[in-house]
Amino acid sequence: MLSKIQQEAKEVLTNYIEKNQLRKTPERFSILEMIYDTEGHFDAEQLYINIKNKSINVSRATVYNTLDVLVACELVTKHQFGSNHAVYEKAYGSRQHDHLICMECGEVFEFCDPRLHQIKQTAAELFDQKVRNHALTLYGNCQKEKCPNKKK
Amino acid sequence: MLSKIQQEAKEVLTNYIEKNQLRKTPERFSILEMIYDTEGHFDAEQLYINIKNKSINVSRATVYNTLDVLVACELVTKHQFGSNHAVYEKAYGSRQHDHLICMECGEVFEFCDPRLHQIKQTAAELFDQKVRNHALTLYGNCQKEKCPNKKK
DNA sequence: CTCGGTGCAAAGCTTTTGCATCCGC
DNA sequence: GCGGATGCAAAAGCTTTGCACCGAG
Repeated sequence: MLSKIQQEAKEVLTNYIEKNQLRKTPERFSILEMIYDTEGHFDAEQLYINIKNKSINVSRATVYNTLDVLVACELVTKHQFGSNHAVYEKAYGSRQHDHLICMECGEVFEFCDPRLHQIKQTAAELFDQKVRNHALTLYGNCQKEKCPNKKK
Repeated sequence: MLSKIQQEAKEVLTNYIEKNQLRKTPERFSILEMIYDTEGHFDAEQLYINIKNKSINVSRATVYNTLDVLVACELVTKHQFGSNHAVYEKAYGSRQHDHLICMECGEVFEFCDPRLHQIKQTAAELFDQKVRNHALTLYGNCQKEKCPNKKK
């Protein structure tokens, strides 16, 4: 059974599809459901594998296409943490947040700072732009004996 | 003839090479010089082409390898604006800054906001990490008839 | 019935890798 | 000379594309 968040996400997608005259294909809703069953970050390939494992027949092309749609309707956020490897996460029902990545072990921390909103406003005024979105990632190193899973 | 900035950048690289027991290969210095002759952002392929055009024989592998070295010694900054396409820019002698990208025309604005430093400090304390670096990119749309070179 | 969306596989693009050679130290 | 660095080309990895087919509206 679907959670409240999942149902609401489904509505958002439905509205977006109707407003933009796209088609309500079962694949799009299967993928959305799969994403909202996933905690934390994931990449396109993992999503593809997870869906295949549920014996749902989708192609990589459809996964990528659908991810674009979901990013466009703001149900999913796309991050470019490393090179050449986009990671995604569900956006609806989650607080907007940014990331701090430990370069020692790769652990990802999430945080939220209201001052960022002020920065966005200031920049928007300065360049006469409407700022729709942002990506802030901090790169750090642990201080102590934490970071149990050091990379190499 | 070399500018003051170029000479200082060269010294930074020399120091880094000596400290880390790397080798002072002519390729590394050619690439550094090429980068410091370049204004604004560039990608690995463009850099490779520019160097080839000066009839200096380097391979892509060396370009990528050297970019890594230059990023490590903080002479060059690497950005992941879009998917699958890293762009770089020289870092030495330039003010630390962040970017606002217009999604209409792709134009890149640069700005600097001291409040970001406070955000970094707060996050560092919160997760007991030492924050070495950050990447902040805002995504916007123009408001008016600016943005002459709209994409499509 | 139309044509947007899909599946599949192949192509595309940036980046990395293997290996023989080269040259800084 | 030793071993890191390079050049070349091939391989890898993520993402996109071409094409025929399917199915939502």
